Amino acid sequence: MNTGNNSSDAEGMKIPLQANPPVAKVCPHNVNISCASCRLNELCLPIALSKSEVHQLDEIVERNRPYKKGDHLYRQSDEFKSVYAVRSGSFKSYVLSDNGQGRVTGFFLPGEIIGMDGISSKKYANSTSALEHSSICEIPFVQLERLSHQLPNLQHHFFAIMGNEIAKDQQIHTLLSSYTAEERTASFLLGLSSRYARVSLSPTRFLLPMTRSDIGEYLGLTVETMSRIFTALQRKGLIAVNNREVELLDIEALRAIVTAS
Amino acid sequence: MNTGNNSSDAEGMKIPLQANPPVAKVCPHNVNISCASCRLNELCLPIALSKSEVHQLDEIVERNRPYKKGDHLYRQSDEFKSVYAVRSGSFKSYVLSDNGQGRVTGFFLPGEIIGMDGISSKKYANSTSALEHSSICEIPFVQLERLSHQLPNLQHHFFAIMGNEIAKDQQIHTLLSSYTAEERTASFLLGLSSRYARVSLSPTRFLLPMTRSDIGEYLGLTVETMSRIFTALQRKGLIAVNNREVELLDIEALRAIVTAS
DNA sequence: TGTCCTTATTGATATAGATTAAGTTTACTT
DNA sequence: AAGTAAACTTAATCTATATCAATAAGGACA
Repeated sequence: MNTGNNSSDAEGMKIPLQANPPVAKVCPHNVNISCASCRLNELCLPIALSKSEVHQLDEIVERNRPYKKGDHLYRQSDEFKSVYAVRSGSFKSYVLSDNGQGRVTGFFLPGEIIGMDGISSKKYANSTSALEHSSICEIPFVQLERLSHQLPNLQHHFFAIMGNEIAKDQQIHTLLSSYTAEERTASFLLGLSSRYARVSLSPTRFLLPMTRSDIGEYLGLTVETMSRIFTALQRKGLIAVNNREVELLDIEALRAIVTAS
Repeated sequence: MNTGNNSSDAEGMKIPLQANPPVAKVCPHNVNISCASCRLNELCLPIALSKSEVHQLDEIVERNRPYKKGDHLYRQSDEFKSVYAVRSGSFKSYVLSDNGQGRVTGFFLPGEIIGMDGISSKKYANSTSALEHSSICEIPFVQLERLSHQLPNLQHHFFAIMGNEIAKDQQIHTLLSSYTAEERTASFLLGLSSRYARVSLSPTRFLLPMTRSDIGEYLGLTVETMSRIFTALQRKGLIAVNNREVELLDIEALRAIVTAS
């Protein structure tokens, strides 16, 4: 309780109330959906599992109540217990530097897995919080390991998920160590685009769930630079931005910017 | 053939010759050492395995002939087949940007695992080459998976190794996105220091196996800046550098530089 | 509906590190 | 041992992005 000044603490007092009832936003935040019937089962953990295997996975997955904007999944140096799959909404991971200001280390969209940085040290290396009203599947890691041992497909797939995370992190390493502000931004937007495409959302029009400041921290740039680059890309006719709404007008040109470096 | 101007290509022509016979440099590069008797078995894959389990691991490990400086373990977009454990010497991973210049994505010292970035896409995402005369244990991934399925300890440990890689990559993300040149350099030296300590080498005096340029590419800085920072740290009395030889004179002060940010 | 607070934009200026340019030292090669 | 190439250092200058400063526009809440 001492760590927290987040809204979930307040919420903690009315545990059984299922929080905001007016979340009748249809299915996306629905708590009682099984892996088998989840629309993300083609990209989340169930991929490559048979029907009966998915059923076994289902049994260890905990479907918590939805998270409100700013609620924390876990905090830096909390004991590692679970990995999480985003069902709907989005999250950011960040660390706080000693001088107090945060640095965003990742964004997570539906179907993506959160928390693997805690596996080896048994403590989470960052804090992660919801960027908007979101829902999550929690997968206790001990049980995931046990089940992976029984299901070679699951073991194989989880190795692949982790390997993918490693490959992605290395791309970001390259991005941060040698790309200009404009190249980083273009690459970031294209990355979001294909991640939205994966979940059958428009790859050319989407809402940014995070602030300019979040993006800046992630890309190693200041908010002011982010803002300037966004307007510059807009002037060039490559994107249209209106507050959190982004439209990619010329994907090829954006790609050319990234490839140039 | 068009990509290559490295010594391993030349070597490729005399395949069966076992390369340099005068490698009688005693044990470190000795090819015929088992996991059970390897001095790295406390930090490499065998950790946490029982005697008989180590024996099973032994059977799938391929101990290739030593690699000469510049020889490649694999190249970017080669088919992923194995992960590699460094037995002696050191390696660097790098990607080439379209304009031709490389960007180093990692350095690997004895006991560390190379190649996990290829697991998900089935292709290596980078090239990796030896920085000096080095030896390697190759672990065919299909067999590692099969054995992990049989040995829960091994599965657990490999998850941990991958999780550790992810956590490390995120630290570098933070480093690159918000640290100054001096902070990055101090952090890099301290990192090397503790990695050498892990393999029972001096944490305060060591030889850098890589060039200034390699370090610069890794830290997102130019060679010139690297050189300047090294001399600056030396003037301040925090380190002593003589070509590739480094001595850390004031670890606490180096830590203070890193923590400041 | 208005007030407050957070987020975003834009401009002016400062600066860390890149770039350019030599020059020097180290280390291969023959 | 000499000759050449690679690696490293140092200095002068330039530039991309940070910093500082001010304003504007949303969005949450009373």
